[in-house]
Amino acid sequence: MTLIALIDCNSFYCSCEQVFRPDLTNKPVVVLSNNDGCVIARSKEAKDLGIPMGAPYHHYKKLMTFHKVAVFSANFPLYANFSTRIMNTLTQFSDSVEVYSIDEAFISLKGIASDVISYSQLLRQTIFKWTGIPVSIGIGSTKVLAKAANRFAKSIPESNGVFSLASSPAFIDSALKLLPVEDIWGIGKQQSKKLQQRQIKTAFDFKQYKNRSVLLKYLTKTGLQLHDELNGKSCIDISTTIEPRKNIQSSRSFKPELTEFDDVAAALTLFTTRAMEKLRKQNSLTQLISVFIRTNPFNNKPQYKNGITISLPVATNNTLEVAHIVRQCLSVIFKKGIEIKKAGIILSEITDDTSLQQSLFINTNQSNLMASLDQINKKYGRDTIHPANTTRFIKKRQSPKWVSPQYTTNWTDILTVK
DNA sequence: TCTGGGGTCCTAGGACCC
DNA sequence: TCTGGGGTCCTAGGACCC
Repeated sequence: MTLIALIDCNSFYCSCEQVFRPDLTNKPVVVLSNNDGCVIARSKEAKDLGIPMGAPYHHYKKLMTFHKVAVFSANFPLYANFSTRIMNTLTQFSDSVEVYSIDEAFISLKGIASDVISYSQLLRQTIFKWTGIPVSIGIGSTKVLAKAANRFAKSIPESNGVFSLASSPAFIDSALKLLPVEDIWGIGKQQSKKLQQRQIKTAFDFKQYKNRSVLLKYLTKTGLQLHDELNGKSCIDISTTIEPRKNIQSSRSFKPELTEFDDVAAALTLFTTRAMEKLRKQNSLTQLISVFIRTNPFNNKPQYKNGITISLPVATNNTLEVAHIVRQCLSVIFKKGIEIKKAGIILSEITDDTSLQQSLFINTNQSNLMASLDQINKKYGRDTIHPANTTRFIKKRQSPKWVSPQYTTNWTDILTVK
């Protein structure tokens, strides 16, 4: 039986910040979202203070000040760089690595001759030595079991960061009895409610449940898959190839809200630039463009929410072309006098760009222009060249308050060792 | 005064066709 | 007055994930 390990970085964004701030080791640390709006990562000590995930910063400002919590604005280039280094480390320990998210990966333990727990301990120590990031490792015969094991690796200090659910059936069952059904990977709030109503309260109850037609009816076929995986029957394979995205979205909240058409248009042009860069990076074309705007749902002012989707006659990867369409879309849904809190665009109907190369109608100049643009921005930094009207947005944007230096991705921010 | 951003998959139901 | 049955395709929205 091939075993699967799930490697999950502990409080990832906080841990990245702590690497360069040893004075913050074992201290409460939080990382805030865009506009310093809400908490998106908490160190263990911050969790213990009762600061929930997604908490609005201003609700917890007092508590954090009182407990001297270290606050950071998100520094995604830094986190992405750490992530790459960790994932590279994993490839030295397994032939099949699936990067599941910025801070998680599944690896196959196939062919590991030694005891998988000591092997995982070695992996854990290596990652810490090479990157300074602590990880937890869960082992199981399926992804769902590896995920569950990872929870125990995190919550049981004696496990020393590695926990295996690949042992005797009796041991697995006794562990699953301790796992609330809502903590199963893939069971969210709605589905756990449905399960609780049927007296299915733990992962063990769920595993033992026999009526598959009920599961299909209320939890759809993904529910059945989870059930199989909990029973040790693998349904979700490790996928080592990186599939191109089927949708690419770029959106932001604004602080303060925007009311002028030109400001929103400038922001949307910038989002279009970002999304189209991603699109070209994965060698794709898009043929369906969506634009949306909305007011702040948390205040009592008049609400407005609207979106529009436009299908293009020919798929494209040209920023200028799409930016033009996005602006036209905005003029359809924009309403004078409303305060726009969030806006964004979504690219979909994404296809491979080889079809463009073969097209007789290809505009070679435009395609070269996009390639040059990407090269220059890669070499000299993001937004070195950008559509003129985005400047208006970039200049007006408030910069986050507590962003750490670009320790690993910017020469001027590299630490000096004395 | 202040509440993130970016994905995937699944299903129900409408439109359309023969 | 009676008013089929079955199939496909598409899309919006729900639920989940990090």
